[in-house]
Amino acid sequence: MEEITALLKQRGLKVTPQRLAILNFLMHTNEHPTAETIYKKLVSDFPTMSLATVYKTLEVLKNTGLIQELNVGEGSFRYDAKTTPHPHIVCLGCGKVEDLDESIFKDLLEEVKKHTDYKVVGQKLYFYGYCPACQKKMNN
Amino acid sequence: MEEITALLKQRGLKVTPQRLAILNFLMHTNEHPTAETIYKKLVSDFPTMSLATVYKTLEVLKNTGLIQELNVGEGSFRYDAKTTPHPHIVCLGCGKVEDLDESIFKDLLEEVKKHTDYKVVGQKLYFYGYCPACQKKMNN
DNA sequence: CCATAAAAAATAATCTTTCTCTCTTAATAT
DNA sequence: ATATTAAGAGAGAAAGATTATTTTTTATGG
Repeated sequence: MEEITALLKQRGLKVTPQRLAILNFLMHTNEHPTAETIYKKLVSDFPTMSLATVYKTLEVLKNTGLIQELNVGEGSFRYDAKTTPHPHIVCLGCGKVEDLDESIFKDLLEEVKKHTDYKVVGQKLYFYGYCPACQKKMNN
Repeated sequence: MEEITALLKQRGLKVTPQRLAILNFLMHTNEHPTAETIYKKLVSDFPTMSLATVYKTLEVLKNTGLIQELNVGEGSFRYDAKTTPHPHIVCLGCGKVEDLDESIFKDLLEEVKKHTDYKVVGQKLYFYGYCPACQKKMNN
């Protein structure tokens, strides 16, 4: 928890149990949870915490660059403590979201800049498919 | 409107004025509108139409492959009658969404397949930046 | 034309996210 | 340690987007 405290302080944010818990959870999971999921995981340890607090905390963390927001095309956002821009792959069977190696698109931004007059500053790449487990299920 | 009628009939859909209007609008715009935008454009010509009808029609059109749904990371979905998978670029200044040439990523799917056990079936690529007009605004 | 199955309209409901207001607490300097 | 104060948490309402439900209307094939 020490590093997490330091991360918050560096950005001039108050260190509160809720923030520590949310950021800690995001940094130690790779499941790209929604606000709802985070809330459900933490509410047993922090019974007074409300969903609104989760949302507000996520917004603060996002604005200071500690987390990033994903939108894979569901109704809701997902959150990721790995803030380097990297592609994601979404399982259409079970809804799981996983990271892909970012080397896949290393010169993609350059390509885009060549084809457009926009000043390009970021990208989001999502791939869709079926994970090994779901492929197996479909064959049975 | 003849081709549009044919498109609907091919898919066994009833041809109604609302469907024709919505699909026609999507096929002749490149602005990637939201359901709300579509509704506002059409409600003057179809005063009895409700937003719910727009949503239901969009769902039908999406399910039959006549349109695709985009999610560039706002609160709401956008719709596009160009159904081939192609990348989009979003202006962070004015919110405009434009198409990019799909040749940019022609071998990207192959790359992804090499790096994952997933059975990959689709992708969504979004780039973010500032359009020429917004760049100019920022320099003033 | 008519029957009927599908679609539209109207409205309510739901789900996600944001806002507002009040109370509490962390951080800092005494 | 304690007081100060400004930021954050909590609660609940509200807003915004989407979906569901029920009734009415309409398109289409016979």
